[in-house]
Amino acid sequence: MRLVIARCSIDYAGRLSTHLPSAVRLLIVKADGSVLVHADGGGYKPLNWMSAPCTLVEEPGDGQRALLWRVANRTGESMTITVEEILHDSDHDLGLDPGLVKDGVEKHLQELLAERCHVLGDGFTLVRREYQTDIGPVDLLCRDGEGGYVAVEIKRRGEIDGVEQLSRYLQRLGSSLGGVRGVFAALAFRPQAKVLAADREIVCVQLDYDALRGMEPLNPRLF
Amino acid sequence: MRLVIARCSIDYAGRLSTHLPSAVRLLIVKADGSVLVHADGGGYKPLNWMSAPCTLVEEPGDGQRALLWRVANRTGESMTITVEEILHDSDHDLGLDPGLVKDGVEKHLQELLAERCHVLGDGFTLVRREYQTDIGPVDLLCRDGEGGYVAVEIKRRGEIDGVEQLSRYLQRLGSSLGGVRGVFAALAFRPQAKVLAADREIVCVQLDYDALRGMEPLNPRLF
DNA sequence: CCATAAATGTCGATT
DNA sequence: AATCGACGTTTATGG
Repeated sequence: MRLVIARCSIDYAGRLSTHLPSAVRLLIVKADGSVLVHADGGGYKPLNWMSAPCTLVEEPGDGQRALLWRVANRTGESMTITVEEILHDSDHDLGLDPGLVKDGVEKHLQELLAERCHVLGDGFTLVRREYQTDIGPVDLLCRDGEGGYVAVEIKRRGEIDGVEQLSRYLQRLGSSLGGVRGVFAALAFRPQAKVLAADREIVCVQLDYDALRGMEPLNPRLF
Repeated sequence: MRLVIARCSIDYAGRLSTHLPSAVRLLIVKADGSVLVHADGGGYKPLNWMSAPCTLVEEPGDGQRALLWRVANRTGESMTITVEEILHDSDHDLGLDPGLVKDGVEKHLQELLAERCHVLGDGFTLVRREYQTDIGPVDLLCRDGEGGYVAVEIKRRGEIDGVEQLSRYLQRLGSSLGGVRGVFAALAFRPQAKVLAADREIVCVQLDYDALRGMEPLNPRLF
């Protein structure tokens, strides 16, 4: 990894066109060839970047003209860094990163609810996780206390997209299973998602992550 | 901006929990207090980060114990960096960045089409750009050759979300304007978006950006 | 490779 | 603060 602090201006042309006027910035050249341009603030997103695979060609400055870094990829995107002054330049051997271990996302919620689907409604029992339809898998397919089918969509955050997604599943399943209710389960809901769900007769169930984890599974695997 | 190359392990707890085993990484501390952790590859997204506003407290190591960086924000998210070995540590004064100048996105398409809406259909004339409804603005409201209303949704990429969005507008407008057709305009379409649009009797119009720009406006402003 | 859905999404505008 | 839509979304995952 090469770290350069430089006064530079930058032009990007690709999915859109951007220009960065001259200023002092951090330029990162990673081992895989990718280039990041960071300012001294403004979140984790670089001002400009080019992801690997890409090529970096340095055109040396001749005293008069500034140094040019031409970064490009195969799809025709290009980033040109006009380097006017280099204030720092260092190289570092980092080695491979073992990578990030994540915990606690939507899949985990699905696992927990699959074995505790009674929290979604009285007498609910699980038919299948990831019930396949030709427009994608339904998170959970259950039966309610009266034996009717229920399609369950699970999200960390309940937003309008989730209601639309579940609506499509319900329309799709309704014809094959003969009437399916919808339950939208999430840790938190946007108000508009609740409104749309109510409009579509979809029940919203707010989940409590800690309570779910502390709860004994009621549909235990018997082996 | 402080740049540190260090062997470290990192734990984040907040919207989810993550752990990074010990490895050599780049730690960036920006002037606004934000902290980024980068590996030597893998796109522009840091392995871990904490955006401003946040606080960084360094607990000095006592020879035995490693140095601890505790980064936290007001919403209770925390990132703990266990610094085992510092290989590089430098500080740089970058100053304020003048910021990015962007050009050429969806808004530009909307501007072009507003004055060339005949490319969307025979005899189309513009009623209004950003026609307001209580669920959001319709990109373009037009009339077709027979005087019927047409709601136009414009995207760079035509995907299923755009069809859903336009569908909501059509349902909303249908009651007030008495029957509105839908046109979905984009530079490119996903196959499934086309299928869903056809299902909803929405016409998909594929745009040619270069051709649009080269075309004379047919609804010129008369001043 | 295309397609979909998730993301610590982020970011900006607007209410 | 909440919400909505765009993003050079990026990223992971499955066909």
